Amino acid sequence: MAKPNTRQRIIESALRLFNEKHFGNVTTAELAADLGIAEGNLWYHFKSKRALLDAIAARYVEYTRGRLAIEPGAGDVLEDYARLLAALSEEVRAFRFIFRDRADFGEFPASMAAAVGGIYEASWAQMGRFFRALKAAGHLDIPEAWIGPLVTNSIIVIRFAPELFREMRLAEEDAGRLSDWGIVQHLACFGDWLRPEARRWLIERLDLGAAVASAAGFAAVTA
Amino acid sequence: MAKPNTRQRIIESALRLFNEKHFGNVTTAELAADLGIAEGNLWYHFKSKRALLDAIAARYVEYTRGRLAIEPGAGDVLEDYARLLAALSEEVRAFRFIFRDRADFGEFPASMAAAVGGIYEASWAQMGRFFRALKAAGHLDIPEAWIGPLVTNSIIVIRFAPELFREMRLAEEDAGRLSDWGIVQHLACFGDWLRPEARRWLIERLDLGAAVASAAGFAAVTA
DNA sequence: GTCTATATTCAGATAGAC
DNA sequence: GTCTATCTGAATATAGAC
Repeated sequence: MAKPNTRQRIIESALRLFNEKHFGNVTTAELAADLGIAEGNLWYHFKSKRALLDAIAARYVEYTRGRLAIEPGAGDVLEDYARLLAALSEEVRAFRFIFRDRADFGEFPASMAAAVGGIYEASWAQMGRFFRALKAAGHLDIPEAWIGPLVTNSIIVIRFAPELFREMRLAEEDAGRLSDWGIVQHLACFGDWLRPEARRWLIERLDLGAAVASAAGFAAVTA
Repeated sequence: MAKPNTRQRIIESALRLFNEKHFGNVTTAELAADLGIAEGNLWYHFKSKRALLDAIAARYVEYTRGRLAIEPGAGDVLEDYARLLAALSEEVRAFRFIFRDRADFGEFPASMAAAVGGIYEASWAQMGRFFRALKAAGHLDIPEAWIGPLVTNSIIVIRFAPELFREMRLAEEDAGRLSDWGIVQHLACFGDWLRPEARRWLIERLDLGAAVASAAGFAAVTA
């Protein structure tokens, strides 16, 4: 990109600031200052703060399309699942404010709201397929009836564990590690149903050692 | 209360509106209109919106004191646990915005921030004691090493499940049922470690039938 | 203790020059 | 495409009468 492409820079800067400080606590003046541009320039690229939010949400929808395309394939299912978990961790990290500040900024435009609603359903179905594939491959000894509730809990934990962790520590943690912690915690949803070797393999493959160490009581399980 | 006690009425009305619409989206004008009093009267009772927030947070701290006093006693441990879960459901329902809008309103005053931090630790320890008591009574067949991770997941699910549920349904659900759904979902954290009779007993004791029916795939487990 | 009227502040947005 | 200058509206808060 030889051209500075201010529009993209605005989106990236806004995304970072919204994640750091809450959507409602980032003023357009602050955003312009962060970018080193005039506030008026912001309104040339986005006709309102809301339009900027919608552009970010569109980027989120696009990111999830890639994540939702990850499926258990013919090869190593555990490797496929690791790729899904890595994508989910990144998704929660990069778009944290979208999950967190939803009650603040109200509804997305109709078209996007439908997409977001569809993402929940698709994510739920995707994880169910992975659980069944892991079961078929002998990594996860889960009764069929439990798959649904476990999928729900996994999604809740991956998405919201970072918020609890941040509050418990009071001080601000490294944002990247927060989403990893959600991935580690979600492994606890399975209990002993997930084979210890599979659990250890995922932790090593995803480089979750630091997150495991900070997860209350988790080290004992993985030892 | 023969006296109308406007101060208490303000707290109650604000708590309800904050829970419904997000702290930052409730104006003092709206709050005054909801109460049928003049906006100026608000400032007589609370010198700032922030002071009102602090008063509500103090009430939350007080509520948790009662909930944290619930312990597994000499009698039926399952009944004690049911009481704890009922108190947690009510806590999440009544003070929902405190959990949800935390990133918006920033830090509480130092004294209260310390209390809130202590509440997490105390809640975590409390639930651990309950899990061990349930195990001792033969209701929960959980390995000791898993208790820590399972406590963490239970707290995450009870607190945040309502937010996911609301988003998945898009339309606004009955707020009371949302927190019940978190209680139902947390039962899935245990998998088969919690004896089916104990699970069924808790569901019946806490009148969670409706929440079970709406929890994806949960009915199959409890059948 | 409650009201009405008014002040302050500032975020979000516009207009128009360059 | 970017800037400076300015406007608007709304939300929080104050002053002082009743």
